[in-house]
Amino acid sequence: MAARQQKDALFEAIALMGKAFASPVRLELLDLLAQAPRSVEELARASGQSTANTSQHLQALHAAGLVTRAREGTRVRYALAGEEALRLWLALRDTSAARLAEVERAARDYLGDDVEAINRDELIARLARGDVVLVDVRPPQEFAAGHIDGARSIPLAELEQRIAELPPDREIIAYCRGPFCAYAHEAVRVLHTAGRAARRLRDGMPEWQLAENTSAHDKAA
Amino acid sequence: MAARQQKDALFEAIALMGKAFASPVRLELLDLLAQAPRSVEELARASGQSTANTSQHLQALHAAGLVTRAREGTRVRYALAGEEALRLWLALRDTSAARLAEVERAARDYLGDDVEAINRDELIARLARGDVVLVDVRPPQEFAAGHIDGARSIPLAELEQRIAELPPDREIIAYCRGPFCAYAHEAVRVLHTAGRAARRLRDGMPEWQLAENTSAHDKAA
DNA sequence: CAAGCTATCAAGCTATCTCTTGAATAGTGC
DNA sequence: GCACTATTCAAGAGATAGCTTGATAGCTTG
Repeated sequence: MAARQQKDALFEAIALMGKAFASPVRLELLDLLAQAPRSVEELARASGQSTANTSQHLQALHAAGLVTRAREGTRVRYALAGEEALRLWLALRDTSAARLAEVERAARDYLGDDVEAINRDELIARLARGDVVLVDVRPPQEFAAGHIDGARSIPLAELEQRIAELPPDREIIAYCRGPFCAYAHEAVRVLHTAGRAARRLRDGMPEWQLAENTSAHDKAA
Repeated sequence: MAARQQKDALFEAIALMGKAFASPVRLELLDLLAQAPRSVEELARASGQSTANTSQHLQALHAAGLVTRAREGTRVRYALAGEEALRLWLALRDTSAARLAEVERAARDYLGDDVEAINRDELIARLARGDVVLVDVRPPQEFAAGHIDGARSIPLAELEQRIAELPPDREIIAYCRGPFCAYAHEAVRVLHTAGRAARRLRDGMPEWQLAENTSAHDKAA
């Protein structure tokens, strides 16, 4: 009976996807793709890797079924392969943060002093009351690829110059790529320095969209 | 600014957990631990690895925060580290099955001819009507470590001898470790050969318990 | 079809991972 | 303390993964 061999083959095949999560470079690529599809070169620049190396890692992710690729003229556009891939990456990220002290520590080091956050439900309530201004501080192309309804785009790099655009009498809520992205933290610090009332949204764009899909699905069911 | 280095350190730390999922042996250990806590030796026997090698992989899983260890006299008992670890493993398994043709193929090869399955909701309804008999065909110690309410334990190896114990007028529902475990498939084949009406539950014990916890949580919220 | 750009391939060097083997350690029972 | 068992440690051989470099292939533009 070849049952043992067949079982081994099954775990071997699953491990192909598992291996995709075993490299920090690939995790960063997944994290970037969670915001917006990108070309190899853009990903290489954003992740600080050589083009060739980035290409190789992207091929590994593609073989693992986690990203899709599409030729677009002279470049190749990679994107996350569906909501499942996003869910898996976020689950790994959150579970590692919950269970590994080292992740927690590294996150604190990177994010700097903690900044007050509000959660999804509170933001929805405040938006309904017209109480707050929601600002997306990510790079413009990520905003273009998808953003929270009602947000306005002010990339972090331009925030200091453009503070005057924001109504002085309302609290400002900044959000960015996710709970482990430093942009929103930094944005709130900049706003506080300018004497504005500001907090950050705990979720980033991907978490927000997932929650949206999930609750829509719940309603349908 | 050391932001790049700090970001790298963060992804590096998350990858520590990712690496845990990169080896077929470790995945099989996780799969076994999802059923019941076990000692190193039991795990080594069940997975077909040497004790030393099993111990090393378990230490890797422990460093990744996915399993807990506890001395029990002369042996060491390893267990999955909470529901989070289980969720992550099941998510990886299911996503890989959905997105990688190779996993699907390997699963079909291992499980053999498909056998009709029923889902959670249907089983709950049928159990309420007293319409069916639910049989847990896993090894006894896994049944002891946790089973679906109302199930009776008949390990697959004993099923053929013990068919007479089962009421002849009711349909039999067999379940085992999960959708990729061959026991329930095999049990249904045995029962059919004996002329009994039988189907398998699509979920295994871990999936069932997760669903239970989730719906309990939903009610609470 | 030649030039220019993006992405991939191929080869090679290192570092890391996996499994084996044999020794060491921790706990139990006498 | 001694024998016994379960687990871990330590070292090493072989395979695999990660990154670099230089060459190659696919598109677009003139």
